[in-house]
Amino acid sequence: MEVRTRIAPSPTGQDLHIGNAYTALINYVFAKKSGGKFIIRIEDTDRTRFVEGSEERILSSLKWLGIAHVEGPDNGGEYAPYRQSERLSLYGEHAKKLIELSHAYYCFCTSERLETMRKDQEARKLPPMYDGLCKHIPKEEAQKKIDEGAKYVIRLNVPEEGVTSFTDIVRGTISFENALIDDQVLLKSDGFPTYHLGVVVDDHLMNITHIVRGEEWISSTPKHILLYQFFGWELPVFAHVSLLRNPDKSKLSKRKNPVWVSWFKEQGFLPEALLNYLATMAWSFPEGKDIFSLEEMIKEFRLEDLQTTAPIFDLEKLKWINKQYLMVKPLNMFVTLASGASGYSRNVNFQQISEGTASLIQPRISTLAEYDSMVGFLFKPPKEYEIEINKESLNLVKNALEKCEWNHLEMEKSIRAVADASGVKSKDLFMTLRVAVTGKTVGPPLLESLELLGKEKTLARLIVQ
RNA sequence: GCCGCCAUCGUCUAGUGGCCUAGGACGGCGCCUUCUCAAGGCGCAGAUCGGGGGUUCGACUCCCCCUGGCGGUACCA
Repeated sequence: MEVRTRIAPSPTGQDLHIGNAYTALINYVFAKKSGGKFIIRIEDTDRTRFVEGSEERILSSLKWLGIAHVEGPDNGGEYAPYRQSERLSLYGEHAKKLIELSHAYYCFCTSERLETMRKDQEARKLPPMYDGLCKHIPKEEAQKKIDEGAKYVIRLNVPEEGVTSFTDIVRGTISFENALIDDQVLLKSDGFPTYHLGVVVDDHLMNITHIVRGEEWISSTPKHILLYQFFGWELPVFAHVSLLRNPDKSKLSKRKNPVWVSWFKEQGFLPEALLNYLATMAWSFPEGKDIFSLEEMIKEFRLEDLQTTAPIFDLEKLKWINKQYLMVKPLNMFVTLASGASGYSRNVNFQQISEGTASLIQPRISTLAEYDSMVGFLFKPPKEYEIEINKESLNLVKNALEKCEWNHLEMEKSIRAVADASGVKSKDLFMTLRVAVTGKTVGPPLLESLELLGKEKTLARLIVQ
């Protein structure tokens, strides 16, 4: 049977969440590894949290990452449509079918009643669950109420006894007591399905064979298992991946960390570096290799080897990985990337980038966005100086440079000669020159930079008040 | 509270009963190189494998309990 995996993002955020990118990567790699298909389905059933334009941005971030889907809302496929809001009638039909089978029931409880019920349960230290008030309303009576225009939802009729369990491919068997599983709402009063009905119906109809998703879903999986059983459908394989965390160990959130893929793009991270880093969060390459490509990962990947502990997202290591990728880029490609052609940082001014400047800073930056602060002095004189400039040294350097042929080897010779003659340390002379020209104490190789800056501009900066 | 998942250096991890007085990577520190900063090379510190019981000739590895962290507990996904 052909392997089919999917991610099902909700268009409720400003962009693709890094956590979604992470599960997308695993789903994609596993599908590729198995010669199967990776698809995207948009779960837009919550109208209250819907964000305009979110779907487009999610899709374009996925594309930027290089995670390609063969079926989805933008490119269609044989199981179209791939947007839940366009599949509404399907969920209604399936919910009705469950009612006929008495595996679901109509519920007319108001949200006010549910709220006071929960408060009461909480006060009595009972697990907050639907109390089943509407469970025993005869079908005819319920139908009559509906015909009279009563608002209703459809709830899952969970067996009161027994145990529901499933085998997670990375965690083994997980069991839940039915008595503790809530009679979950399946169809909301607005006619939209909840996540639980939506995923199960669509995953089955779309022939999804492996459900690889975040561990936040473990506790609702028994509801899904029940649904599969009630419909008489074959169970897919489940694999719950660990959640990415903030440094304080809580679930990765936008309040505490950058989470949007677009942020990483703007910061100058390379998609292959981001993917490489994300991969190491979930899985480790044989022999402990740190840097590996998507293709290499696909070759070696096994679902069973997925990590079970939830990792902390560490920007430092991501930066290091990014640097590894940046350093081995051919110079011309590096220039193209750095000049913002691929839409990197918007607040960076990358004019006049040449292979000369690029070669000076390539091993010195870990993200493309650092380019500007590194070579900005080539385009504009410093406004302030990090340390005070020694006038005497400055004059010595100036004199040396004025009558010097403009290439870094000659310049170095003259400066060292002046140092010897005057007794001032050459190190100090170089530092004085650096600060006068760049304003900073750190930067790319000085003399090579000045060669690029030009004699005239350099000398003009050596006149300091 | 209840249910569930998880538990090796600060961080990411290797490790599937003896190869482990626990290996690698990031970060940190030091040295070499050097016009600064990087890069590169070499080295150092850093985990009594959360705690306690078992099982075993032998546990980081298997079982139980505890503790801790996280997740879920919605007409959100």
